[in-house]
Amino acid sequence: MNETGEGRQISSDPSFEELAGLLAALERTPQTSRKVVLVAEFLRELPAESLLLAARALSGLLLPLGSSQKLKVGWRLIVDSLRALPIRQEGWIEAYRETGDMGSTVAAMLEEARYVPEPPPLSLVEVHQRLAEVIAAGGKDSRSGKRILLEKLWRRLSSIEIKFLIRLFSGDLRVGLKEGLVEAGVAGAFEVPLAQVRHANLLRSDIGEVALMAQAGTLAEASLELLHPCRLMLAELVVSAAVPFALGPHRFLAEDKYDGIRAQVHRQGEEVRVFSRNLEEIGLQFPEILAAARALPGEWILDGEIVAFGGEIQPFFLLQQRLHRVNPEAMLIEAPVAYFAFDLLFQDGESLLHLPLEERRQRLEALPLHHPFLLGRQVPVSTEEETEAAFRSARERGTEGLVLKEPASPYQPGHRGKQWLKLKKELTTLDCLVVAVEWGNGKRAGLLSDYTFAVHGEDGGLLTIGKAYNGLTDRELKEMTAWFLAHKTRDLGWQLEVEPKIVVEVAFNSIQESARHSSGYALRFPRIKGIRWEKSPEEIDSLEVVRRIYVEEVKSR
DNA sequence: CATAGTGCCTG
DNA sequence: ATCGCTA
DNA sequence: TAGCGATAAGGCACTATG
Repeated sequence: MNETGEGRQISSDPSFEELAGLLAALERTPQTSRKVVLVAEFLRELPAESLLLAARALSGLLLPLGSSQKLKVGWRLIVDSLRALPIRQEGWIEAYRETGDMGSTVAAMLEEARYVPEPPPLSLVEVHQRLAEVIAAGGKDSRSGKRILLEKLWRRLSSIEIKFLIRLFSGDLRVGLKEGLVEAGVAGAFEVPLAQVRHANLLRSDIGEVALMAQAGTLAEASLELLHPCRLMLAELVVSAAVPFALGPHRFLAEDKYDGIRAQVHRQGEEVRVFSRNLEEIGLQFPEILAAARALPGEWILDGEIVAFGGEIQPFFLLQQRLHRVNPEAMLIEAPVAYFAFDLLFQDGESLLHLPLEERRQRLEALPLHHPFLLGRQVPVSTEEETEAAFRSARERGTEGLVLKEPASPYQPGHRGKQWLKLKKELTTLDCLVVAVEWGNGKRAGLLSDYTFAVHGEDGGLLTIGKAYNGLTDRELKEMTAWFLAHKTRDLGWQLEVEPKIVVEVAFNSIQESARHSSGYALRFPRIKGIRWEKSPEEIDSLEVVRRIYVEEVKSR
């Protein structure tokens, strides 16, 4: 490789082994600055097609972000196809539990068997072509079709290549580098400003394409384009209405925070596209939005939220029934939706991103929106008291709370910062008992990191109500792991049943009915606020409390 | 016909 | 969403 | 302290499979 950067030499397509070697080096290197240099050196010498694929792969992507193509290979198919290799067939689960990573586990077993792949090595481009075949294998017998293709592919790859390809399948490279540092690598490789790379990527949303633009010297041409998704601007969480005014008086625009699916709607003539937060195209799920967008005049990009709505705002779980349907028309009546527009990013050939929010809002309000397109609610607030009043009325409308926005702020795609502040409902909490725990993955290998918890039933028995994996620090997890191991009542391999002694305070967003847990309810987004050492198992909350919260939840809608 | 596997959405 | 590491 | 990476559940719909 070219350490000095003296002249740019484009070499031939790299082998997949070279990419795997880079990933291994990245995994060993903790310094982000060093990682960026390694990536830059690698990318600098690649021909176009390999550059496109490598930039995506280093970001953990086998396909561009939001691609409608899907690999449809999960861990079952990976494991089944790997069993065709001449390696140990038993003890996989135990080995996996130690590393917490399927890629490392398989690589270790291959090395143990002194596995040698069939030559010659595959290039990155060739591996990608083979994955295209896996994607294309659909319809009847797709499972065995995909399995056979994978078996053939594995036989051509070395242990280190297999290790990282497995990780790419899961979308998680776990080498301490994601898209953000790949952007820096692209900037370093082609000696262009990082800000320019970042800007281009926020607008284009494909790091592979952006790397090609950097190589070709056309980054400056990147712009917001109709029918092409750009990243969404995000809000920072504030814990109370006092925080935004802590430094003195200030004026914000307070918008309702809708509980639905964030969506960017593009209209160019008859062509309408709707993109989700992850840039997936979701328009087909919402034909009434497509039709209504077509009926509106002009060319534009809206930012807003799709919400279950039948005259008033409905809870999120109604919306869930609209998703992933082959025949979305069937649900138009049962689960109607509205689109609350709160921003206008592009209008009639002109990007509005740089305009202050107030001006974008004026233009948005001038659009002749009509149902299911509605204008997101916005009121100005200047004090903590006004904000609290606005918050209460937002909650009464069935929203999650408010987003406070800086009136003069431009729209910064992909940015989460102080220009937008979200203020949400103080969460209810329940005291529950931990009844089972599970082993963690990845860097949580060897830690019991996932707790199943229960409340008291009417007869005094324990009824599970949810599972949570966050809220404790690594240190607490470690201490609790030792405790649970010493107090397990049954070992189910991946899961341990434990003595019901540990009381945890669990925060959650809402309760819904569920067949998954024995209580008949499930908490939405549960997280552990802390361990209640001072509480005894008898003091936990009961099913009756859960029911009361549930009824209030439903009544308030 | 039941269910395992998969992907996608939210926080 | 949260925690923890790096700069 | 900002930025970034790593972790990971529950619910739903749908398809392939035994």
